[in-house]
Amino acid sequence: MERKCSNLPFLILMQTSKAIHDQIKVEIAKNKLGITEFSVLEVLYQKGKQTIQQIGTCILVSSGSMTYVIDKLEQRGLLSRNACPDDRRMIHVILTDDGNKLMNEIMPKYHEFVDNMFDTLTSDEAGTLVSLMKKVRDKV
Amino acid sequence: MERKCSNLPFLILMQTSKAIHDQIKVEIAKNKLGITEFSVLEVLYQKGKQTIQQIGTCILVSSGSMTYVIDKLEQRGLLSRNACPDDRRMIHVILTDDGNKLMNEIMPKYHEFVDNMFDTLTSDEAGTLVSLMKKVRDKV
DNA sequence: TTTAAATATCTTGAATATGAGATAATCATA
DNA sequence: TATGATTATCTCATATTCAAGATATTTAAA
Repeated sequence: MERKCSNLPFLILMQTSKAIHDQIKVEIAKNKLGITEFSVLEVLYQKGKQTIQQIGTCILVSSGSMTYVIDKLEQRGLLSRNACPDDRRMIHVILTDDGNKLMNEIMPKYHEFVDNMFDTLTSDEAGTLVSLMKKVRDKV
Repeated sequence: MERKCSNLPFLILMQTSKAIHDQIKVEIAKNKLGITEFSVLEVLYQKGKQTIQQIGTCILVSSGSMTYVIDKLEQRGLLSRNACPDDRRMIHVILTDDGNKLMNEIMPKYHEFVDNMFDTLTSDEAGTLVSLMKKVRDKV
């Protein structure tokens, strides 16, 4: 993931994102969830009923991985698959009561955790960081 | 990896790093290498002889993964394991002539590729981006 | 209607990553 | 010199991810 490299912005960007990713992984693991699993639950929690396709597009995960992760979350009783009557190719996914309950517990702590990671920046600095990264992101 | 989130710096940072990571993955795959494989070769190319431990620490990969990736690169004849006479727990790894030749071809193109991703930023902007990200990285 | 193309999901196999535990060597110190 | 702790590597089981192909459905066109 990380490499020594003559390009400093590149190096620091990759180091920073990995550090953040690793921290979040640890935080989320406390709830016996992987990051992808948590991402699926988060989308459903925020948006309600979604197709597998929609979730996968949203969190940038392939259909093969989606099947795998939805399977596991369904087995744990955190979400359920529901056939869509309009278009039987699609499957709607929704949180179960257990899933909702779990997310109600997790999300406040999670948001606080993420905010804490960036609270070393002033509001101005955060804005600058965002605009500079967007320039890079949109070019790549 | 990516999630909708109320924290904008977090969201953009993770999106940007993933976009870059994906691009590099594609670029490196042209040489029939994974990112971890490439990272190992890069460390050896820059630093010469290294122990497996040193390489793993440098590229932030576990010992289990190191054994696997060194195995594959050794099978392809790009590097070789050499027992260390001073401390027989350690194994020195060096690039073979084939490995060196390959890296001589790859590295100039790779550096150009990385530089291109960031050349939308002025020198000042790059400096600002680096210092802001360092603040976040060092806090996390 | 029939066919072809596009779409949505699932299945399978390969690549990659980790952690736990095994093995073996070295180091520290009593 | 013992012996206990640490270190380096490897092995093994498990987990995650993706790509390619299979299946089934819908849509569009002939």
